[in-house]
Amino acid sequence: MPELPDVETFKRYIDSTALHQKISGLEVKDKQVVGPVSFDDLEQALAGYTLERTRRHGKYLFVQINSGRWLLMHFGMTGRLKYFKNPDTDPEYDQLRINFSDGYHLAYVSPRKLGEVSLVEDVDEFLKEQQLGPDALDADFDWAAFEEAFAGRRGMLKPALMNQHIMAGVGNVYSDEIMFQMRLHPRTQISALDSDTLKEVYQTMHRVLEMAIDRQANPNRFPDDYLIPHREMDADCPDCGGKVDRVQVSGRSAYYCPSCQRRPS
DNA sequence: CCTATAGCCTGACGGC
DNA sequence: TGCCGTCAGGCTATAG
Repeated sequence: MPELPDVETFKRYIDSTALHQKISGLEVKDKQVVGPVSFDDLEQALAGYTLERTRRHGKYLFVQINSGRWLLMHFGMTGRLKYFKNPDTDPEYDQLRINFSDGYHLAYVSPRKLGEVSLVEDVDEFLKEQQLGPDALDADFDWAAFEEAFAGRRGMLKPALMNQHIMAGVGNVYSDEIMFQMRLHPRTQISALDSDTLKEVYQTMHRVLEMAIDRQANPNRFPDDYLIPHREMDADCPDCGGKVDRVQVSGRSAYYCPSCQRRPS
């Protein structure tokens, strides 16, 4: 779930639910998702305070506490958020729960526990330490910046789109969609693309990510000509009616249509 | 620099 | 039903 459009959707979810309410406490089911800070540190940083605003960079979500510090959330492969009041609707696999004085709860749900909840003092400093690239949708990350980051690189386009040090936010699923929209084979080398094509990649990336945010990252609402709702073995290609196939690209499964996305010669 | 591999964790699903 | 293999939307460390 959690690539840029999903995390942006989580951000808006928090914006519309959990801000400006006093936090009464914190509960954990599994401390593994907390860190590198301790649970006690996290609870002390939150209890009695309020959440004031959110900021997203790539797949990271930051929520500012009214002390000035930031709650960091990363969702791994399976993380999500759920805001609820009735304990009966307590979601399964909620590893961490923030309780509010008005009786509501914000759950960080993560079945595979590959995500992380932590604290940071300074977001920009954190991004620098992590050596994260610019957010894929940042206004400053325009075509010129994209070209600078990608043109002339060796290697394949898809792994580069997913490389968070080059650009933050795109993962396996949305890189597949960008490749499909461009009708490029998943193993296409960057060196095989001319400048105009690379510019189309940039524009396609914007179109795909913005569309997904607009539809709350819910594939059921995606346009008919998108691959993502058909992204499984032997599904029908939304364009040619061929069958979707899978290849390994830098250790991940890339789904694509072999007849629409020809292997470069 | 770039790629492949393994590992972190655990659940869902299909086949027998 | 139970067991087993495969797969899974992230990221890091390591080796070639």
